[in-house]
Amino acid sequence: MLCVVYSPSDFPPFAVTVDLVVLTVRADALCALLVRRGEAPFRGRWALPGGFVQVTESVDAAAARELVEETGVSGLHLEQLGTYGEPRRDPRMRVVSVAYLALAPDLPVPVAGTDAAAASWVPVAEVSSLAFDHSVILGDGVERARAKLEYTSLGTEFCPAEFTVAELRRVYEVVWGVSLDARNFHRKVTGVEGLLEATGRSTSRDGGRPAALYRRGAASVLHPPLVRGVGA
Amino acid sequence: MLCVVYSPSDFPPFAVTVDLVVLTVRADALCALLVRRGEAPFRGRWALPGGFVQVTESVDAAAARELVEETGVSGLHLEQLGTYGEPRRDPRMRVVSVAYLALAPDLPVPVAGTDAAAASWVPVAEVSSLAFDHSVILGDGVERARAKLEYTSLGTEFCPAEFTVAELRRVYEVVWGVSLDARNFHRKVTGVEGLLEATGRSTSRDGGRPAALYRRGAASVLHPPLVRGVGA
DNA sequence: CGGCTTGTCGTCGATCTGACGATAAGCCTA
DNA sequence: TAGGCTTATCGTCAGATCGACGACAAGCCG
Repeated sequence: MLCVVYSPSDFPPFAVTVDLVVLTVRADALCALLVRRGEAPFRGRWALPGGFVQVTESVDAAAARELVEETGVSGLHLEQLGTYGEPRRDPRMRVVSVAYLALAPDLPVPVAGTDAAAASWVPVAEVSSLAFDHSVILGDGVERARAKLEYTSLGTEFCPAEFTVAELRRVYEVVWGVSLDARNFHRKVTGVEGLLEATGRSTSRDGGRPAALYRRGAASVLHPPLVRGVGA
Repeated sequence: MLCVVYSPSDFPPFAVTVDLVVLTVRADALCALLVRRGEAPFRGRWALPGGFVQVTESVDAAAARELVEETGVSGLHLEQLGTYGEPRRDPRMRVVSVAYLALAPDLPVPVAGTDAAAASWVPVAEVSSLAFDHSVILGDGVERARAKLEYTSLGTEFCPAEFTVAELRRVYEVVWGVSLDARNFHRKVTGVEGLLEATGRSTSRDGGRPAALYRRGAASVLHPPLVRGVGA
């Protein structure tokens, strides 16, 4: 149907890319997946993984494809974070970038993609200036993750398939940067309908008394929300 | 700096547009600003206002510009809703559209823009199939507005500069489609720090006992949130 | 076996919530 | 002008929830 010709002034040419903010919790720190750029511009600088949207795929599909290409993992929660379209954000040409947020459990160290010199998990607290406007995008992604932990079950996305209440609590503590009362957290989290699903098994991988193992439940919105209160 | 030439397969050409979900509360109904398309495709069908992003402006600026062009009002709250990029969402060519959400007080009937046959406020409950994927976008916008009313002060954006507690309550009732207890709502809303700012004046435009007039306060996030509970 | 670690259950007072009674303060009509 | 209607605002009360924290359970390690 691409048959009608329009004036170029009505349809200025844009390139559309996707950028991925992939977060995980490892070694008691909130980490982002970053790649070191192998090409100009910003060669050698850290950047968010991402790439161009192809003409035949949807923007969402492009994000999922890039995520698999960069992390080797599929099936992660992936949501749109926002679109960044300042005229000069890419020095080469007019590029509009759609950013996505993904939360991952502690994955093995990622493999560098085709056009990246290196890929690794970097604690967000240690991230300095990234290529393009990626520092802004990363900041928005972290803030979105913090906010959504409060009223959705997204925290479980940071955990492996089976996890203990304490592991989930550490996710909240790391992402929010607070310390939470273990007993109140346990009461609250096990009291939310549909958030956790007991497996019947338990583990003592954290030392101390064995803890019950849970799976993610069906609930996605939390009523009432876990409030980001002060801890002990 | 648009000096480097790249392969067209790496930079497929896209058109980028903005679409606006402009909501208001009038006559006890949640209404959206719609335009009747004056040109193909979808000529004669209702659609969201919007237009093409120019090369020299940012995407956010394009949204603000279109909002002024379509409503004649500036200074409204405007936030990104999401980006819609299915390959065939526009039959003419590959178009990626960035949708924005704006909340407006009860404005005068809008004037039709240059390329629209008509513009008017339509109750969202009566909206049938819109052009392109605009029905989906409108639905997402309404859902976003509903959700944000719960934990932000966004409800006041639907009200004029000075408003009564009852007017704000009616916004919540209309947007959520529930009925709220006037006394509890009053207690809660006046108890939230920074949400309302007393003007000292009062009005009896709603009949009955005169009500105090308030201005929007500085608070934007509500702690604790107004929960979307059941009413009477 | 006794100490250490971590997990889980319970208690308690402060706070918040929703349901609803009571009163205030305007307008309208007779 | 009084009584009735409307809407606004304040108060009360029982139940739910919250954070602080005590108590105990159940593993490991020496």
